[in-house]
Amino acid sequence: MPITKVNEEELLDRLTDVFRTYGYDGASLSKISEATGLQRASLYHRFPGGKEDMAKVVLERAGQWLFNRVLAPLSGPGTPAQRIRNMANELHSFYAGGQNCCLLDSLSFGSDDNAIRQHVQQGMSAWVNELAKVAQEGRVSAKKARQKAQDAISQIQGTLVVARVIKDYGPFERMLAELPTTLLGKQA
Amino acid sequence: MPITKVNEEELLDRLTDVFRTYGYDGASLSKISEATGLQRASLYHRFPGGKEDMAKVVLERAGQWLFNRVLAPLSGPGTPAQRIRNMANELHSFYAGGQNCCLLDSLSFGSDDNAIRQHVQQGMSAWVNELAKVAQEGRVSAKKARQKAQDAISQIQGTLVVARVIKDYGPFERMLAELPTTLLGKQA
DNA sequence: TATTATTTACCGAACGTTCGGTATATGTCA
DNA sequence: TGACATATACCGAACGTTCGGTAAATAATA
Repeated sequence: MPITKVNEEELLDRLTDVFRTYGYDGASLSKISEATGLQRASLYHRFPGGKEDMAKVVLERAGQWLFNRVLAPLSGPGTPAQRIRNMANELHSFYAGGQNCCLLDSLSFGSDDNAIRQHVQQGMSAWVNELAKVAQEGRVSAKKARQKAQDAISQIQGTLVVARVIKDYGPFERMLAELPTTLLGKQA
Repeated sequence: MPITKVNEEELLDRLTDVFRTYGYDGASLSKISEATGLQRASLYHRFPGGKEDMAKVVLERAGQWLFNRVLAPLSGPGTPAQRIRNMANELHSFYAGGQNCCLLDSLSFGSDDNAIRQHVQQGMSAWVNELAKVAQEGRVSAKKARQKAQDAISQIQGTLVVARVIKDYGPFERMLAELPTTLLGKQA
């Protein structure tokens, strides 16, 4: 088998960067080609389904990343507050301190029949459900727990938008520090 | 003067819709033409600067809308909490209960040298400053007031992202109800 | 008539995608 | 081991379509 010009991991990293920065429509094959170092035709060899395929794989991978690194600690040992602080640390590196914007945001624009959008929706829904589990350890109703989970996701997304627009990463940092309170309530 | 096929206000309304939904890159001239009922050349008659011109005008108009309807009540009569509740009501209609996403989000993607992005940044910065003024009426330091303002904007943006992705408008509604607390602290 | 809104027709460039072909690795059988 | 078929990874060039944008002509107001 011939040697690959760029290995799978790095290829997906760069692909992710482009989709994150420019969104689905903004991520042209020219930009993708430049960012990955692969010609258009080579990209079609790796992703027979074309651009849509690329976005799906990128989204799937980010979801696994999130699940393994960010959500996994939530089911681990330690008090709920400790586990949430662990998640906050992972989130910090996941979003590069607020400098990386969220694929769930950038890929959620466009028409409703967009093939990518349902994947985005599933991703965020799964995330909410996972956070709601921990929130419920704070001995609140399922409904309240779900609300807290939604609030946490909202704050993550919101601080990332603010970071991207006005380039101030303070809100993102503060939001991570407040995550235990957000998800569990007053008691830390 | 020949009669206009579509008057300025309605033209800008539809234009705003397209940019909101698809972002700058996703808003192709074909989509814009279809949404407005005007041919490409007609659009260039109305906006000599082309697509970038359209986006600027749309952004400028949204900014004025925000300033006149949403931010103005903040300097009006009544207690700070009352004025913030007024703003929340205006925000509710401004974003159609969470169904309209924010131009500051959709137009903030793309490369850094994007001509639109600095307009977006100025818009959000002005918004933060305005909110910080009210927050400071809660007798807190300028720094704390600015943080509260940023938190409020973050929550607005975040709940709108969540609404767009998973089509749940609960977080947006709850966030509006909590705005007085968010901006002023415990005392309402 | 002068001005203005809109249209048709068109432009070069870029879009996502596909094709034909080359070079490098692996598998296999003599 | 050598020779050859197969599979993989890649590229240059082109596909038809759509992009953002323009020029010339028509229609309608003042």
